[in-house]
Amino acid sequence: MKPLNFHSAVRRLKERGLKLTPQRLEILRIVMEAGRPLTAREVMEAVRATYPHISVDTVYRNLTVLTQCGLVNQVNLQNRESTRFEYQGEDGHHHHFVCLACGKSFCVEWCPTATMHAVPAQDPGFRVLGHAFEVYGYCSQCRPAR
Amino acid sequence: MKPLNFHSAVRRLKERGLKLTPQRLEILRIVMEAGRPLTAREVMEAVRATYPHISVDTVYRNLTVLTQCGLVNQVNLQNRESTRFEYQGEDGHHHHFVCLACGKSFCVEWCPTATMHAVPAQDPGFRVLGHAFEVYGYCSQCRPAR
DNA sequence: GTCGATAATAGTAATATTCCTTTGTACCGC
DNA sequence: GCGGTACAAAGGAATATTACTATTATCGAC
Repeated sequence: MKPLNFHSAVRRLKERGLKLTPQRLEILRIVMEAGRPLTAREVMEAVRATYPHISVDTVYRNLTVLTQCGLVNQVNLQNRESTRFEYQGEDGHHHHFVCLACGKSFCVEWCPTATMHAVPAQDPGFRVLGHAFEVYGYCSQCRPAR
Repeated sequence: MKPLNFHSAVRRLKERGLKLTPQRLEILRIVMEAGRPLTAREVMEAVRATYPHISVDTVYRNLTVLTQCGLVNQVNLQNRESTRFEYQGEDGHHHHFVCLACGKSFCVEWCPTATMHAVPAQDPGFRVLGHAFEVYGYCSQCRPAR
């Protein structure tokens, strides 16, 4: 399962004229296999197992590059925690309920797929790659607080 | 128009037991009247006109507090730019098309309001305050690039 | 396989954001 | 109005993120 997705992800990188450096591929692999949103620090520590001298900028830059390819999503938790990066795959889905108090998140079952095919009126040529849908509020444990 | 919204926003702060400090109210006012997403730096520079000695942490902390009240939304641009903060008002809507290449954004006409009333299966007590819906891709100008 | 063009990396400097501690102040009760 | 209490602010230290530059490596053409 993993190799298949990895292959198509790499193809997408090539299609955009991006070079397939070993560091970049390792970062991609780590995010893909994590199965949960990782902080940049977590990614870096994981990469250092293989590339001890990788620079922080390389990690951040590649996470940005992968984001711009639609392979990775930058999760918006609406709090002061570090940004987290999550693999998106081909479909590019990402939906959550996020508690504004404790930061816990749950999956959103329903998905507004219809708009995937929509385009902004201001730019009919806009090419949709993916989308994010997040609902904010308070989970039952945090309801009475603040 | 502004005073009305401002009043209800302040009421929401009081309801949560938050103190109405002049710095906090000034930050709220600035974000409300901006009419566009501001960076923390922009907010701070604007506040300094009135409170020259305000600390950066105060600005960030209050933007987080306002976010946790559902009054402000932290815009997720999926790039390396600084996070931006935008007034959300009572309805808490926020929808955009975002170009992954140049960062330009357009409004999404359609809105998945239906899910506003949904709850996560894992936590039926979740209380929804607002939501964000963003579609990522490439605008017509950036299509051939990369 | 070698070469050249071009992009990516490492390392470091600069900036942005968060954390922490002390001091100040809003707000509740009297 | 006058404390007392708990939250908030300022200031500075620590961390996270981005910018920049010289060097290295990918990749396509031969």
